[in-house]
Amino acid sequence: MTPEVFQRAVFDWFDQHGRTSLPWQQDKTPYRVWVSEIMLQQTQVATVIPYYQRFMERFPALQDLAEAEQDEVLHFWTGLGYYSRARNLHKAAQILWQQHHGEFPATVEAVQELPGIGRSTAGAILSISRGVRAPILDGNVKRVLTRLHGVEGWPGSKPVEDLLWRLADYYTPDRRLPDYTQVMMDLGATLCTRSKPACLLCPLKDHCKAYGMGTPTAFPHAKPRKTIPEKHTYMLLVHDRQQHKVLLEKRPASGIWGGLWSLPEMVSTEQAEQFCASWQAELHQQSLPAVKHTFSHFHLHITPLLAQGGSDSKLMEPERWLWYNLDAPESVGLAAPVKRLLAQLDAQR
DNA sequence: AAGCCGGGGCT
DNA sequence: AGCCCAGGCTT
Repeated sequence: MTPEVFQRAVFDWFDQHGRTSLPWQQDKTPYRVWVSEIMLQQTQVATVIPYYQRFMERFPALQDLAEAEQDEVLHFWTGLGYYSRARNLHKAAQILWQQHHGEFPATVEAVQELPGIGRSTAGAILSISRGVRAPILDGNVKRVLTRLHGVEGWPGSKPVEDLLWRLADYYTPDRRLPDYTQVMMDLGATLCTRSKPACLLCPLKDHCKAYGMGTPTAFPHAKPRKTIPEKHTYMLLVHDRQQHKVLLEKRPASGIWGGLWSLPEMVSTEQAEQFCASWQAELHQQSLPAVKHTFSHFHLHITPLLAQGGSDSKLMEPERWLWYNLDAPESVGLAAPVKRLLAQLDAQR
């Protein structure tokens, strides 16, 4: 997709649907845009708005902020989180006031020298308030670009981030910079959202790789987990009195092991006791060795619990419960660790 | 490259 | 109950 086609598509969309009423979009001075960009770091628009209004009422101009006590600046930040943002904002205001005659530097490199301002925030400030041609790469833009190009890998890693910066720069126009920066954030915030993106309304859908693949939410790829989480569960092995059959429960159609047959899962031994009581079965002291099963995203530790009894004739929903005959097994789908547990049980009975 | 900062919204 | 959000700084 050429930059010209890209820009025409997003500008046309911006002219009809872009946001223009946010508080920091009125009177877009470098100071007002700067404060908004800092507050919006890792913080959603709806959360920021009341903080921004109170802050700007108290510190309407750079000088007011530069001359304030840090305590008072932090007071107006209370509840927003990431308080180093407020300390850096205050410090940078003093630097600008004392060393730059109260003016923002003209280049991204120079603005980036200020504490709390990285490349993306510097680009946003200068492009929105002064029309400087500078790309941004925040969470919104990362989402739009990774989907548009089907970018593999985690955007936090160096090589992927470098690629995204190149793409961001490639598409950046040299006119209408304030609108352009705004529309990139608007697309990510209102259409190209993390979940349930409104692809049918997107001006880029005809060129979007992720949309073409039918899996827009597969991008951006999630951060790879070094240590995947550990989860625990109990699985009940309820024998009938003749020890021929074991009670199985069908999994919900969606989710882990969707539609497969599994052993009844219990979150606690207390729940297992209650369950056995309702099936007129008795929990055994003896058990089987624990089983560890690894998924792509977590380890599952399964503690088997043995029980005997159970009312074979009990009225039950046949689509949910099954007395699985170990001597004449039905042809049904079994979750892998369930199959292992059944084999262990079969071997020891 | 990975950890840290933080409160709130979403699933 | 995690995961993510208009990121940047430190180690």
